[in-house]
Amino acid sequence: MGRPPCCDKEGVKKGPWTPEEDILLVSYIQENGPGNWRAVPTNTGLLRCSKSCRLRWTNYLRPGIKRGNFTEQEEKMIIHLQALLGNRWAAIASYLPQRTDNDIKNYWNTHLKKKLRKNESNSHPNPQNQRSQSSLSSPSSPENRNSSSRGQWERRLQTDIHTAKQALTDALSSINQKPSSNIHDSSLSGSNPCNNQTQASSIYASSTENIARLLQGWTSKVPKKESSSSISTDYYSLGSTLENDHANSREQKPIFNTDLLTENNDRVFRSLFGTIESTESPYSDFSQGTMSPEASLFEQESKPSNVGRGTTLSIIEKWLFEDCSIQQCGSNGRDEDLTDMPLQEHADFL
DNA sequence: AATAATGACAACCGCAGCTAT
DNA sequence: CATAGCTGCGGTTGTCATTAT
Repeated sequence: MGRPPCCDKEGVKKGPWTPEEDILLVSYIQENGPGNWRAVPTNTGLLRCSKSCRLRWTNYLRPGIKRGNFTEQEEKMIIHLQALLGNRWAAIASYLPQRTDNDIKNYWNTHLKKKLRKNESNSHPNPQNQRSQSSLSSPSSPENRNSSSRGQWERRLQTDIHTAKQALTDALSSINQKPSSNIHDSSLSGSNPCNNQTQASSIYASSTENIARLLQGWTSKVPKKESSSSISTDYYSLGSTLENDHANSREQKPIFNTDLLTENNDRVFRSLFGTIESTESPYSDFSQGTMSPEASLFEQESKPSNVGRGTTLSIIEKWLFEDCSIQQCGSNGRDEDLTDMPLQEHADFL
């Protein structure tokens, strides 16, 4: 026998989440921590399946998510990681800690794919350069492997990997140089990071974004080491300094601006948490420097894949630098022969 | 002004691997 | 060990907003 069934298919609600549902979910996770999704619909009264709850949390409500406005650096990383890893969006997302796999996937499908195709067609107007199509889908896909000889494919893969590593090196060094670059700037700034694109987004969208901000307020409550000038607005920081810094580097002020809430949300919030005064949030204890177990749970879970945390970036950096040094000392200069550099073309136009 | 086409993104579906029973 | 549910992932669809006609 297996486990009991996850959720009834009957009476399960579908479609967009309402602010009320978001708040129910958030408040439940705040109390119980993420995980055990099977129990969530039952315990919250949400008429959603566990899968939907998990998805809503990981793609939208989870703290530390940055939305919209992909930076050039992020674009480059996505392009090269896609070339390196194929359509493994979760793996790619693990290198962009503020982005969800869904977000990256959408961005790839709606922006980057077109951009690359356009670029390809500009630089290779003749129809025999059909490889651009296949390289856009996945360089490691079986059909690509079949379409060229094994030797050619392996050579290209080597090249692609090398180029991707180079791009990652560039990206990482640039991140290290500019720790407060625009990758980090929007989450707590109070401005809508999606403003350019979604100026006309619905009240609902902005409310849920506010919920995410609220969560950020709940979970970013670590005592300030110094009344720091630098507002590190990032939930995570990239690079090797993350482990030491990220607990101290976050803006502390809890965001409980009830003006941001719709009247409806406000009502639900008040029913859930009582009256919210501007100077005193129901979670004001957090801001006094004591992180609740739930908050640390958020911290641990907020990026589910452990691949994506700073430690891994350090590993990657190590990997990159080791590889670079090998190539520098190295011997055969094998790359010189590899003139077929599709990835470089992709990077150049950015 | 009305309608169609397109874009952007949230959410769903189905599959595969893992794991509890 | 076998079975069936849980979870995560990638592909796809649905919906709403914007732009073009």
